[in-house]
Parts: sequence; C-alpha cells; structure tokens
Amino acid sequence: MLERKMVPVEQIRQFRIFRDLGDAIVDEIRRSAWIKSLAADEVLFRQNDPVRRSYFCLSGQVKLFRLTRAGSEKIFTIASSGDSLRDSISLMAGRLYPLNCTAISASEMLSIDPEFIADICHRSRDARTSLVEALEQRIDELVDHAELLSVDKASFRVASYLLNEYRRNGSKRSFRLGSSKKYVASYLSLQPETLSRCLRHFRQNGIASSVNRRIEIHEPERLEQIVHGVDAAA
Amino acid sequence: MLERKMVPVEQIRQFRIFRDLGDAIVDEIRRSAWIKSLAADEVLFRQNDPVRRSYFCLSGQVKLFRLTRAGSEKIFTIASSGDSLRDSISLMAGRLYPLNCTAISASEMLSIDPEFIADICHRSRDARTSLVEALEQRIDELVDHAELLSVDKASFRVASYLLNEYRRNGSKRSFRLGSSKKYVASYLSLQPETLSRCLRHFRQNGIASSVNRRIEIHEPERLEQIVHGVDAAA
DNA sequence: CATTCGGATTGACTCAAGTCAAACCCACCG
DNA sequence: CGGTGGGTTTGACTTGAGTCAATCCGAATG
Repeated sequence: MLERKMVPVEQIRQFRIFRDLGDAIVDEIRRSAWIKSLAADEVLFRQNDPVRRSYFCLSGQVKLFRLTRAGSEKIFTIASSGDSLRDSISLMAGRLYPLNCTAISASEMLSIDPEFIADICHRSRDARTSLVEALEQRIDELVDHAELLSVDKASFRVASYLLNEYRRNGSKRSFRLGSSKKYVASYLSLQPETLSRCLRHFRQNGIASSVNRRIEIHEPERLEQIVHGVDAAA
Repeated sequence: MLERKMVPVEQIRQFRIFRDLGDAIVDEIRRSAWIKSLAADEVLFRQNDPVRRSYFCLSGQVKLFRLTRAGSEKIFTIASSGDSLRDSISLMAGRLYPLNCTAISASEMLSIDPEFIADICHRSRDARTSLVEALEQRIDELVDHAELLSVDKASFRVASYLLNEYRRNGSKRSFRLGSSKKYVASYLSLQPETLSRCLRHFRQNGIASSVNRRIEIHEPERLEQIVHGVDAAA
C-alpha cells in the first residue's frame, strides 16, 4: 500500500507546517514523502510504538484512540482530509505514539520521516514557528477536552459538543456530524445510549434535533445556557 | 513584587529548555528575566488573557486550573520548584493562556518575555529541540489525563494517581502527597468526599493507607490490577 | 426486492458518585 | 492552653449515567 507517486504541491501546502515553505523545500518533501493508503479498519500505528513516520491526512478519516481496560475504545480525535496528526510528530528520536490510529474509512495519508520534519524546522524559521504553534494549539485542545470530561453531567458535554460543531460550521442552523454517533459518544466518553437520550431530551425541549447525521440547532442560545449552567433544561 | 536581582545560573539551567545553552545566552537571560514573588492565593495570570510573560517556578507551589460553571475549580496541574509552566509559552504573539494560575503558597517565579524565548529558540538548535520536546511531553501528559477522566470509576482514578506518585517517588512504599487532598480530588475531578471514601476503601483492603499527607503503599501490585481492571476490589 | 448487519433507539433496572449536613481533627494563633 | 478555621472524614439520601436486553432502522449487498 505504498505509492511513490509525487504528491501535488497544493496537497502539501494545505498543512500549516508546510504552508510558508519555499518551492525548493516543498519539492524535497515531495520526493521523500510517501502516500500510505489504508483500507477501512486498517491500523496506521499503535500506542507506545516508537514514532517512525509522521502523518498528514490527505483523504478519508482516521480515529486516534486508546483502549480501556474493558476493551472498548476511547476516541481522542477524529482526523479527516487536511488534518495533521500532530501526535505523530517527534523532533527527537525516542518519542512513542501516545495513541492508536486506525482508519475509519478508506484513507490516504501523507507519510514523512520525522527526522526530515526536524530538519525542515531547523532550516526554516517559519516552519518551526508553525510547528510550535500547532503543538501549542493541540495542548489547548486537550485542555478543553479534559475540561469537558471533568464535567459529569452528560447534557453539558453534548451541548458543548454541539455548540462547537455549530460554530465550526459557520454558525449554520443545520450541519452534518463528522462521524457516526457511536464515535461521537466515545469522544465524549459517554455510552451511545446516553448520547441518544440526551439528543431526545434536546429534541423534546425544542433545542436541537437530529435525523441520522444531520443536526438542526433550533436554539443555540439555550445550548449556550446549558454549557454555562444557567438553563434548567440541563 | 518585582525583583531585578540576578537569578543564579544554576537556577536557570535547572529548566530543560535552558539546560544546554551556552554561558553567553544564559547570561542574557539573567539580565532580562525578572523574579515575580507571589503571596499565597495571589493570581499570576488568568485564562484567556494574552500571553505576556512565560513563567518557571523557582520556589513554592502554584495551581493551574479552570473554573466550572458551578464556580468551583478544576485543577489541571500543580507546579512546584523546578517546573516550567509550559502552558505559558508562546512562540507567536496572540496565544491566550489556556488556564488560570494562582499561588497555593508563597512562591517565586522566573518571569521571561516570550519573545525572548522565541529568539533563543531561533538561535539555538538545542533550545528549540528541548522546547518542542517539552511541548510534546505536555501533550502526552494531557492525553493521559484525559484518559484518566474518561474512566468513570473513582477507584480507577485514585489507584492510577497513587501508582503514578509511587513511581515518581522511586517506588518507595512511603511518600508525601504534593498537595492537600482537596487539590488532589480536584485534579482527579472527584469530590473530596469521594476521594476520602476511596482511600478508606483501600485502607480496609490493605492496599494503601494515608495519615495526613503521608501515603503508605502496601500492595502496589493490587493498585496495578485495579488500574488494569483485573482486581475486583475496585 | 429481500436479506443482513451494524448502528440507533427505547425501556427497566442497578448502583456508584454527588450532595447535604454534621462531626472531627489538626495546625495555627492569640 | 483554649479557640478558631480549613481541610477531612463519615453518614444518609438522591439522582443520573451505566448496563442489559429488545427493538427499530438504514445502508449496503446479493
């Protein structure tokens, strides 16, 4: 599943770390990078394996997760086309992947030698600034996620998630979930049943409704209130 | 509360980011850094304020936390002497502090202009490698923390925490908690009552006991088993 | 078009963590 | 040495998320 064919320049430049690089460096990347094609459910890497390649998602969808002692999976991130797998970057030899990564659907990943990325960072000021920025942003995301999980009320978590997605989609009343509810539930560390009941509750109160993966936000203000603990309908 | 007195070189080199720097650069840091002294409960920075200074803990203890909608605090990290506040670093202007920071006890913080840190990273290969490494490690820590919180069983969280502390203290049977149980509970996103009951449970089963802040681990193997979901005493 | 399989939903039940209130204990201070 | 206050522990009670089981539905398949 390894293709040597040259990756188009725009495909490389879509990732922030590579955006500001000169043509010469981008061309170096094109010549040394691979495309790794994954079938659905194929494993890209496992938690605690040494980092040998760094990945960037060109198409499809992958999940980054850990296994619980019960054997089920807790999803930390779902990455789609255009997302950098920031958890797979290592400037120094010796880092271990903190998570498992498996394809949800057939996917293509840009695969780059982490040492080559390190090399680029040492050569380009812009590249290293972007890299650090990307890592800092990842830290902020994880703090947000930990905060989400620290609240035990399920409706808070769901409201918070819906509000995030709503804003990410340009505050449009209607949008599609990025993945199945099963995965959303795992991301929120809830049982699918609990997520389902929460959405029903929101539907009955006219706050939001869902048909399959299509979500309709009727009253974003009330979601806001639930997140901030004001609304009693929580 | 601003002292201009020169910080000793060893004090600066104790932080990994600065460890491998040449004397000339360390001396630049000494001349441009301040010491910020904090009284107990004094605020160092607030969540969402723009990052104006980056901090490194020289003495005392500070907590990094967010406020919940109920007004209580959820602690993410407790930093003591020798710890870098990695969440206060920003290579680019525009980052906001992701957390609040307040002194638990009287503390002294090394305060450095983030632009100066950026400058050092651009000049020293070692420094930027250490910085990226520090951020990657912070990401791994936060993933671990999110995993901890995703498990709803309180005894898992407590066992996992005790095991971590046990190992961090060189696997000695007896050690002191770094902070009051109230803060430990907040870190684990548990109520103090729940933590207390958990410890009682461990005491009754001969797994571990605590007198004030002193912890005695009697059977580390069983903690291990609880964390991995084997032990029924969970 | 019928079949099938995985995801989604619903209901009934259980139980562990949260909550409230009270007692306790240690450290600090006058 | 007694008093005060914050952290800690304990008990009684409530509640909401997990669990198990059954059903429903939709998309993919032949």
